[in-house]
Amino acid sequence: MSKPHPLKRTELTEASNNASVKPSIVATNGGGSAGITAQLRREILDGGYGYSERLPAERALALQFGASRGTVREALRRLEEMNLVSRRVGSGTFVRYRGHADHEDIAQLTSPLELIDVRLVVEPQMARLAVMNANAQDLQRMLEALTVVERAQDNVEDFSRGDETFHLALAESSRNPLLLWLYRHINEVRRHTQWNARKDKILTATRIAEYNQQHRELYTAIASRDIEHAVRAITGHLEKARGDLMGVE
Amino acid sequence: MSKPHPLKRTELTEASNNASVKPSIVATNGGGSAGITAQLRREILDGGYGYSERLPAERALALQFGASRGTVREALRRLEEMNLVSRRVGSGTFVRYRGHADHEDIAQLTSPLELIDVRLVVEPQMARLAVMNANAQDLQRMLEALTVVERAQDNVEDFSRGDETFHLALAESSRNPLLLWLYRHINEVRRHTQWNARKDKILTATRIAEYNQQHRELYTAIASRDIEHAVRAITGHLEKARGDLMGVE
DNA sequence: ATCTATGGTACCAATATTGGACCAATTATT
DNA sequence: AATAATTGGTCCAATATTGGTACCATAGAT
Repeated sequence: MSKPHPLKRTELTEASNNASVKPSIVATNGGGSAGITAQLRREILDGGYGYSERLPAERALALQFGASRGTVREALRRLEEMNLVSRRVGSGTFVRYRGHADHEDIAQLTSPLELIDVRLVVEPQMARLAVMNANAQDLQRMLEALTVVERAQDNVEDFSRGDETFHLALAESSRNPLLLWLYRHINEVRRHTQWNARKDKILTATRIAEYNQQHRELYTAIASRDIEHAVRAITGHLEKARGDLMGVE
Repeated sequence: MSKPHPLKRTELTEASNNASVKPSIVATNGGGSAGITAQLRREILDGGYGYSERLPAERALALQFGASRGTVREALRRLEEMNLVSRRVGSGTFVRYRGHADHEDIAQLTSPLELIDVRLVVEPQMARLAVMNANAQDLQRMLEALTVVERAQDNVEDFSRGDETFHLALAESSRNPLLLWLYRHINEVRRHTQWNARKDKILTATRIAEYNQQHRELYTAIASRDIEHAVRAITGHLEKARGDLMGVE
């Protein structure tokens, strides 16, 4: 086999092989389990291992550090106590420390309600700008997205994708690159947020029909360059979504 | 259960191993599907693969990493979950990660006026939430930033930095992680925008004094939990900035 | 002498990987 | 237009790896 198998065959000696792995740092310190804890802690905190990355297996670490598996386990137990790693039998040891918050992490920290609150601020402005700035091509794109989403009356996934496309088309129509850029980010978060778990409960056929009606109303308002109407439509749309979200537990 | 063997097609072994191909990158991490995920993720995020570029086929990746196809598929499944790639049957796996239409790029496309327009949408909401959610520590941070910026009456650079800190403190006080995250991004863009070129013309001593007065008014409103007042203050502040911006050519 | 940390070994149950085959969609070739 | 090659999607059973645990021996410190 071409793969550098860390271990050879069945567990004959629990730990015995020609380590092709070289320890990045070798026992420059106390060397006990405390020293191993310190080294691993340092590497994790310095970002050597990213969030949810897997550490080498205990048996591999034992080789790297020239210690027994028990000692390594003691070190890992401490790291687990510090909430830096979590361990799963059969799977491995994984980093549980978030260095910098980014796309996925922020989604973890954001509740669906907070997300809607932010959209409730951003999207009306998008609608306002779209009325003023949208060109024929923008309207065309919105219309296409609209027909797609209207065709997905009974499929939650299809509607979800279509809805996303429609709102993105709205963002593009604002012709404000920064606003579009922001909305793309918001959309990323939306994809990862816990809302997806409740999606099936919220998106009943009735609600989908109502949402689509509001979509069309919004499009009509923008196409006829009616600012007041457009803002009212998008605001109503999101407030209804907000209400539906709170009504379901 | 045994399967009927109708006939062998060209697909003899689906994965002709024996490859003896040394993986270009060896065991820098835990190995396994988790390790493959981490490596590919790094490569994509670091721009090793451009947007919509095609990754090697699963069977090829399996050879490269010295793993089975199933393992590679598991890694790709994770990347797909992170919205970093998308896969199409018969076609391949493609990068779906916008190479961070980076702050600098988006700043190039954004005029100072467009920037203010976006801030005019986001910041009043921040103020509103700050009135409701700010705790003692938040108010303390805002106050500190306020005193700093008030001390910089005659230095454009100092005022600029202080102003940034104050508005960031406001964003933190909103206690909405998504909103804070968004504002951090907006702030990054603001740093790179062309506004910096005109800064010296706009930020006269008189205007700095006026801005600081508005800053204090905003802080007072938030500290006394007056939503209407706070929103009026931040809105007036930004609209004045908008006017000043347009008045200078 | 007793306690503590470590090293070593063996086994377990949970999980992951493997290697194979076949499928359906897509692309390239003839 | 027909055919061949390539690609991701899926299923399966055998096997390998992984953290969890128990037990014992040795060395050093108290």
